[in-house]
Amino acid sequence: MPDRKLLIIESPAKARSLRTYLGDEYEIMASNGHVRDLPRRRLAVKEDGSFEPTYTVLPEARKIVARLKKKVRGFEKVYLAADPDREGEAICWHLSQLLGGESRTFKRLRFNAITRNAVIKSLKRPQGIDMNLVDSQQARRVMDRLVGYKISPYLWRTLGKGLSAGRVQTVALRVVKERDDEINAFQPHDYWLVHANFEVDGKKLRTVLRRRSGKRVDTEKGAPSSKTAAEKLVSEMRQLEWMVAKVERKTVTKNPGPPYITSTLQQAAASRLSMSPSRTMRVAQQLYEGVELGKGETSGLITYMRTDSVRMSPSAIEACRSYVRSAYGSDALYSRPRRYRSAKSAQDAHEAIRPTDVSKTPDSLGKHLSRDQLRLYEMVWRRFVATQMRDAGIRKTKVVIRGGKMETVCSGERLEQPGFARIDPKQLRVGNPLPEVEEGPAALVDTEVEKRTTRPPSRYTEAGLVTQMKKLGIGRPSTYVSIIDTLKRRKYVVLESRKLRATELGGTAVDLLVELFPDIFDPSFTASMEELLDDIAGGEIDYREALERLSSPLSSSLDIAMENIDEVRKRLIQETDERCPKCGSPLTIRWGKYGRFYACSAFPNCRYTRPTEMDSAGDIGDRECPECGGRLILRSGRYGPFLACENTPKCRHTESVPTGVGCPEPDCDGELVIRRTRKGRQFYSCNRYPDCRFAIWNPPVDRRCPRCGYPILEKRKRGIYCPNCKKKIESS
DNA sequence: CAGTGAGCGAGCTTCCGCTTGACTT
Repeated sequence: MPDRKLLIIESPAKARSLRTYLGDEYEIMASNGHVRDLPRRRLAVKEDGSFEPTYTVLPEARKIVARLKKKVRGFEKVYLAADPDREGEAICWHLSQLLGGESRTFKRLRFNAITRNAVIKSLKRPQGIDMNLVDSQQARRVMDRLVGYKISPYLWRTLGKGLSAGRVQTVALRVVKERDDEINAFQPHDYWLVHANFEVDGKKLRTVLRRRSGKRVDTEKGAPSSKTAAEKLVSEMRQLEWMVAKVERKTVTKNPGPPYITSTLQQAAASRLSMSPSRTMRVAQQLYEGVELGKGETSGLITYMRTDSVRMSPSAIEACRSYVRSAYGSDALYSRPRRYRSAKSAQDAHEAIRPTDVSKTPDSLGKHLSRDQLRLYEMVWRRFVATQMRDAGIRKTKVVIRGGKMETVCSGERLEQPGFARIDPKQLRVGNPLPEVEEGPAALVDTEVEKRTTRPPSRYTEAGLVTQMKKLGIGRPSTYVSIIDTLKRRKYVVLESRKLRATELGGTAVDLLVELFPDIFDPSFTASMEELLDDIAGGEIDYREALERLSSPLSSSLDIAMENIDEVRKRLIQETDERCPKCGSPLTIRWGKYGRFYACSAFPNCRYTRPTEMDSAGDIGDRECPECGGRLILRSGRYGPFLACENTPKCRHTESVPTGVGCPEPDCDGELVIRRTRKGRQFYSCNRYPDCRFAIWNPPVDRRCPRCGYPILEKRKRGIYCPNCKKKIESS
């Protein structure tokens, strides 16, 4: 066969597409990502100031490399077509190093869309490997290795074996821990809002008192902080003559949001579909690889799901516009093609996440997709179609009613122009409408005071943490899930009701690391590293000098940390007031491989140990072991917290964590306890199971309806409602 | 809707970023 050419690309799915574009003269193979890396077992970076790395073929890539080596013999020309970014350039370089031969030449192809045109165009202008870009990847790789492999051993020597630290994971952990700290430091306070109901021209308006003598009285800070103060305002209001002073009407236009990228897809799937990021990525991968659509035809339904770019190819935009035109009419279409710009941190190797063929509507695919596939596809499809539709218009009305020096307001919203909300209504929030009123006299009908309590910020969901990581510029679309997974595996964090909480171990580790390596575990470190990497890519600084600059704060902090290691170790052993019950020496709390434990300070002469109680898992009160009369303590087990007798292992009695709420079942004197399903989801049931089978999903609230006295047990998403008479007790 | 729950005191652990493996007797 004359002059056949070999083309290597990262992903097998892309290789399949290329085969349909290019003729028989091209042999196309996939590398499956990186093929060579630093070895796992040792640093493999020279410490003589050269930062010279030593690479090995990745164990999982050995087979592929062997096949490529065999295949490449028959070819003189090899095209390397990994993604057009830093990592892709490095993959190409590693491949050329591994596959190089005397007369063999390597050409670099760059295209950032897998379309026939883009590929053929790139083949007309083959390029060389950009060594500056390769060096910038190597610097990134080596810096991550140095941070991880220099600092992790410090944790082994002070806190526990097998622990880890890293440029990304430790900052992510820091984000989680700082939120926990905020929550713990939070001091709630009560404040009261004053509502006033007016009648204007026969129409009813519910308003809130906003100002008195020009000062806001409807904010957490400005509102009265006692009921009597609020009632004083009310009695003042009763004395006044009220007028509708102002009716403001305006229309605000809303643009449709950009198409999804990895982080926003995960966030939306979490809040709309209750899908975890890892499940979202798994399902997205299935849609990307393609599903059987009958007749043996399979096709990829969405573009690549690991991307940080909101770019959409012109042809996709055009297809979308003609779809909107034919499905909804020209009126529904935005006046010109709408594009979105990516943040400058984006590496832009891939497009946004969008359907590959917009004419494949969710309805038409229903039969061929699983429930999750369909729900995710529909989300992606709607968001994409919406980008080429008209803006939505919301008519906003604000009514200001004044009396003396007081001012109350109410506002209403109405969807005037649905625009893109026709196809993706969940992007838009529209409030309730108001009756049409004009300026003129208003009659104060009645008032109410509403007690509110300030609330601490909430913990991050996994998707929320990903969003925050993206904001800080740490981690990449391909690693968001695995970073969180690492934090879980190390027991640095746990999921509680789908929210991330730092464990005692995680909190201790990150506090220590931030104290000892303040420059490294700050989001600004990654930001300045990225700048330097760009400089390497631009040829303004060389590999060695950049690494010298990046690693100098690491080595100086490391020196200081090592000098103080004895002091640090001592600090991690907590003194107690207790004496060892065996030998009378002072008792301490130390870190072991299962967390903290009580240990005698006279070790190894005295080997007394005892488990510690769990921190912060709620108040369980003083409870007695029904078998031996000992005290029950809260411990953390494989499946979460549980109660165990203090006399373990002598007494092996255990119980589920109680809630303090009695079982509502008539003639049952049981108590509701926290349990878990096989899949790990929490629920609440009677501790007399299986004698009593009462169970609910949401945390029990133990209140009675003030109207009918019926017991209310669950707080639902939309607030607390009486299950008997449906009275609203509290809004969420 | 519904597993468990002892002992920790030393022996090899760890990073981030690409990508999906599978066949041979």
